[in-house]
Amino acid sequence: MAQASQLLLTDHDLSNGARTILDAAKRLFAEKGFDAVSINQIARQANVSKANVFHHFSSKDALYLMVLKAACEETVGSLADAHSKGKVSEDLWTFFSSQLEAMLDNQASAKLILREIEESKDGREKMLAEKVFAEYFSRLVGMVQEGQAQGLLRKNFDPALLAYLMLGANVFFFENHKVMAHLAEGGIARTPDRYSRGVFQLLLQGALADSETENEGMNQ
Amino acid sequence: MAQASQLLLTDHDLSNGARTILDAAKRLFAEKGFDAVSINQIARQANVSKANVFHHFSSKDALYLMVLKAACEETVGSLADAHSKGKVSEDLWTFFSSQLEAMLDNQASAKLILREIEESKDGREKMLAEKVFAEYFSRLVGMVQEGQAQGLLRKNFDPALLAYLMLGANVFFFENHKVMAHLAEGGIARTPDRYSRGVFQLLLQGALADSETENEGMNQ
DNA sequence: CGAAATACTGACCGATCGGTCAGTAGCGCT
DNA sequence: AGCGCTACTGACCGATCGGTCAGTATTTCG
Repeated sequence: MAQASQLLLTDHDLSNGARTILDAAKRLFAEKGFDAVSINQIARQANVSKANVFHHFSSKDALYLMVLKAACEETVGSLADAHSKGKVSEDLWTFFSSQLEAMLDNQASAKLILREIEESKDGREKMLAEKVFAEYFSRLVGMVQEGQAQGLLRKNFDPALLAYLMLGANVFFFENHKVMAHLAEGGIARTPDRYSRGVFQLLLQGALADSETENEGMNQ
Repeated sequence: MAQASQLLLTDHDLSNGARTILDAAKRLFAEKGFDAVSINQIARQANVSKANVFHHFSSKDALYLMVLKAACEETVGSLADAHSKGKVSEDLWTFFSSQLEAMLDNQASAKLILREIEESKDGREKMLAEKVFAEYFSRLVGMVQEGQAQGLLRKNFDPALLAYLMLGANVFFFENHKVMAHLAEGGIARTPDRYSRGVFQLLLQGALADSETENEGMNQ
């Protein structure tokens, strides 16, 4: 029973001590970013000596890379199922709302990935994070395309656009709901559930009153 | 003609040397964040000595605060007009598309403000950035409300929700279009103009085919 | 048991951090 | 000229950075 369960993912082969360090590093890196966290802080938070951190991880960059890799695997692993259940509209809603839930459940992982994506430098790390992004995005695009093929959704818009908008709505909520909560008077952003429902309905139905259906504004 | 033009905003009273330093700091802080930038780097980029930086600015934090303050004033100043021109639909479109344009024109300021907003710690700095956010947001909410009052837009959704979605769409595009450009196959995110038009139309019209108008998906 | 391997530590390294200070160069004033 | 003021600099400070190393517990295995 030693090495049967995990084939090539998740919590790897690392020892208890290494896990403790990695968890502490994950918390700190997610909260403050790479440069604002020192090895000393990580060691203190994990109740080990600084030298011990370097015993388990060859460098600060290597540690950060492992943290990010774990976060990516955890995140992408959390959306394994969730497709081709029933009607497209239900699939789309399930995927959309559970994605936001997943981000809020694993805030550290989500923050790490998002932070990595919007950095300007591109190393091996960024590729990792982009993979997760691409996974979410292409799934959404596929669902929208299916919805269009089935006649549920209009065919005269780019499916990638709706996917982009849904992904963006979730990411934007995740990153800014703390701030927006005390801006939006009524409180759309108070609970993720109400937000998800509202956004989803608005995206499907549109904001326009029933009268005019075609072009509006945006002339010129 | 010495001190007539600016009453209480923009480029203050600082000397040429100070401006050079502040500009260099703005570039670096926007690109790499507070902790990843050292005073030495700023001094080098501004072609002055490190001590000179401290001659003009009392500390690294004070310099960062001035950079952020300048970015906020510049940003909020760039949206002074742009409302109550003509039809609400046009106002809304103009505001929406020009906001994205403004962010892309002043990438440094936008990055600084967004970075500050999504930080967890809340000091005086965060208040500054939130003010800018709130300004954009409340303007959008006002326009949507007017659209609803005039009967252009449906009345059965929270105006803050549409405003939230529009603001989020722009922010998300700004932060991720570099990454998404090589994900979205067709290329919605290729040019900000095409993106703006597509998003605006989709938000107004909705994604649903003409048949069913009320509730979709999201049951349970 | 003893030996090899692993987990872990305190002390230390050179480099760099934010910040200080004494002093110089230049400009406008009377 | 001499004074005052600001711009600016090189040298320096203590603290902390990422990282190393020699050595000590602790575990594992024959």
